[in-house]
Amino acid sequence: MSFPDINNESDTRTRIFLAAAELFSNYGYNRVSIRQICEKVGVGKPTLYYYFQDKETLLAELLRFSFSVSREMLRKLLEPAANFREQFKALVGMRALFARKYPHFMRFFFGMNIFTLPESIREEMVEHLQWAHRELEKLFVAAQRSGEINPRLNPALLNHAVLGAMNQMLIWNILTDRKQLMSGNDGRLLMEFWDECIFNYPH
Amino acid sequence: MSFPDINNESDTRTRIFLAAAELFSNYGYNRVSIRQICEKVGVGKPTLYYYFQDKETLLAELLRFSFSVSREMLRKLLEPAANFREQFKALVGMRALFARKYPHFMRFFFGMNIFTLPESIREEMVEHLQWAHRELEKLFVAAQRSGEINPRLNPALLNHAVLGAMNQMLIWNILTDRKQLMSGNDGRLLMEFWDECIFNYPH
Amino acid sequence: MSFPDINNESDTRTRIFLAAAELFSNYGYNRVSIRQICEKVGVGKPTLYYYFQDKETLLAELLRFSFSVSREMLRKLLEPAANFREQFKALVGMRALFARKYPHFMRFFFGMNIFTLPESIREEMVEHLQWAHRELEKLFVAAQRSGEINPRLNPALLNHAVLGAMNQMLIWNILTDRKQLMSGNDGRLLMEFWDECIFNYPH
Amino acid sequence: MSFPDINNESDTRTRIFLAAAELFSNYGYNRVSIRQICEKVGVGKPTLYYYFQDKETLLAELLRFSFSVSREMLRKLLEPAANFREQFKALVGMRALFARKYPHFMRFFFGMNIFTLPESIREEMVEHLQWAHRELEKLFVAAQRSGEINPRLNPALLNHAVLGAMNQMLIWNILTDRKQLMSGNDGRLLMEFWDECIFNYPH
DNA sequence: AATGAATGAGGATTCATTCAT
DNA sequence: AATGAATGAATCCTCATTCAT
Repeated sequence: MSFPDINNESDTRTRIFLAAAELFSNYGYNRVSIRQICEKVGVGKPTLYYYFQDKETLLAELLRFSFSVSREMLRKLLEPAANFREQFKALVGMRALFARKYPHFMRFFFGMNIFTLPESIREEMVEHLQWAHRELEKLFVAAQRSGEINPRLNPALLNHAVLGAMNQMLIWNILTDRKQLMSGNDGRLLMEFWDECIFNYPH
Repeated sequence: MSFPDINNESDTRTRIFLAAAELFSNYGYNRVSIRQICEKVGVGKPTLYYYFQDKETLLAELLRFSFSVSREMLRKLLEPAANFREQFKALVGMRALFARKYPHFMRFFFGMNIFTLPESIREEMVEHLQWAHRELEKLFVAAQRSGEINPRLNPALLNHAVLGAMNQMLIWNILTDRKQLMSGNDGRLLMEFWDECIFNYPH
Repeated sequence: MSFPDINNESDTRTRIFLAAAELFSNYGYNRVSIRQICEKVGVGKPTLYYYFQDKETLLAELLRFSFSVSREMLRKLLEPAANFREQFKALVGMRALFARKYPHFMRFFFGMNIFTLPESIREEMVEHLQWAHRELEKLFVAAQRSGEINPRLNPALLNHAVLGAMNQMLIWNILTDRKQLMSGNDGRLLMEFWDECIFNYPH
Repeated sequence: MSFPDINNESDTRTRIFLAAAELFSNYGYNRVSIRQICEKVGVGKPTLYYYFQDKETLLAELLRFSFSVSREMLRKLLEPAANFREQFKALVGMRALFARKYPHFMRFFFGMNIFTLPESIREEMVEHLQWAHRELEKLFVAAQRSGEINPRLNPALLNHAVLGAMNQMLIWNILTDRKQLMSGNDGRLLMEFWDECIFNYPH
């Protein structure tokens, strides 16, 4: 499987891919029918089946694409850096970037009911999340060792809190129908918050 | 509509209610069929329709029940108290309590794909969440005024972070198949974390 | 079976009877559900079943009631009379009277798809119609013998034409949403028409 | 929408069309289920839905087909002609022809409970009938002007009487289970009747 | 690479009807 | 005389999927 060039709209496979992403993100996997996707793309159902084994495979590839993108982005940001705070800022910013660049996938992710996913896909997702969790934790531990952030904080919890706060904001913005899932100001506020909480700590 | 006495298992209506909650939480609203619910309860489909107008109404009442419970719990904890830290601790504990007392509803909530809910139900849910958000924010602002927590933190973000961290933990525990959605230890770690971050701040 | 006193509205049985007549006439037998009837009357379904064996019986009694009324009316008008034209006029008027007095039953009759009626009921209906046809024919034959109407007309066709014209008018009025199924003027026009056609004939 | 070639029995769409016509005419729209139609044709339910949006659309197309046929027949007969009596005869004959050529549709029409039809379809039907009524009336008026038929007759009533007599005969024949809905002899009798009533009038 | 036609299984919902009370 | 609760069978319709072309 090769990830489609998401901008090559002339490719039928990609058009199906994108249409599915948008529909799934708006109505949820189960509420979207093959027919709807095909109508949106303007092809017959057998055409979809020519490119994707079945509906579940389509979903799986969609998720895998999201993972691969987010993994790629993360990998770069996780490389050892001199200034942890800048690295942290970049990490926070990355989420915002992703939300801005692939809003459908972002909504898609949050809209996705992870507990109802087919087992195999779910496992893949959990694996991806655990990998990200582990990598982030390593980063935090290093920063605590070097004294850049409060060393008394439990790293796992730090992880949850940082990601959780971001996700909560995103959900909130989606729910209250903000146009931008995460604006520049949102990112700044977030950074200020963690500056107070974990960077600027009493020794 | 009156909320069913959730413990009166002899009542057919309640049995349908509970079965639906469990099934929805495990497989998601769309993946659960009326037939499945009825089979679980051991009644015919028309019986379900005798008690609930349709599938959507059943879902709506389920959600409303959850809201009412969580609202009731929150209301008590939001009453003015002398010691903010204890109040905060209780709030954190409440979530754990809810998760322990109504695990199905907790999973149900997290499993629920809010973006695919029928508009009317979604509105109700958003309203409930916004109310909780507002009330919590008031509490934080008061605590900042009295100097109990770091006054430099943005209250809205504080809200997102506190809730987000908890939710992230819960999701993590669900995903990694922890038996307890939020154990006593989890609560303790959480409290320690916020003690460091917002209570024990440099003046 | 005794025909209900159609004006005694305090009697539950009658109320069901009338409600059914109205609903059947508006929506057709098959499109009306027992529930609808009961809701209109304000009783539970078992109550309906207390009075009527089943839906088909209810329909049968409704039709039988209509037959009995129309038979009663006809019988009086068919009695030997001195002036045939007056008798004919009265017959025409009777249809108008019936339409005015029991509009629901009139609509009910025309709305009734006779070919889809249960066999037994249909037979009863056909029998009634054939009896009326025979009786009318006798009347026409007598009038032809006495020279009151054109003796060259085929009596059976005379029958069809007289009834057909009236029915066609009624259907037309129903279709074009006239308030009165057959107004006084309609009756007058009808009479003028037959005066020209069958009474005032060239010897 | 294009009307199916009603004789091309190899076409699935047409086979569904014809089966529906026959079933509807025998049992009425509401009493016929999609399943029955499909079983008669020997296809699965989705096949029917592939060709017809839903049950109501199927009915609508059936009615539209009938209208189009009857309209086509009428149009030819309404063209200005030298001899009105021959034209009238042809009109009467047309009904008989229709009844002979499309017996199912004839029964279908009479069996159809017009008051219970979906609003949109009913409107279409009323429109068609009103058009026919208007056109016929024009014809009668012209014949009265030229003195071919009794000018003292009310044209609208003439219309009702002519159509009504025919319909009444048809219904009678259907009810009494005549094999032929309108035999050659029936037509002849009808013509003789109107000869006496409207053509051969006292000046 | 794409399609028109077809399918079996299952979806939610409503029906007429009947108990026990 | 009336009802609340329950039912089996049927309703229309949509689903994901596949064949032959």
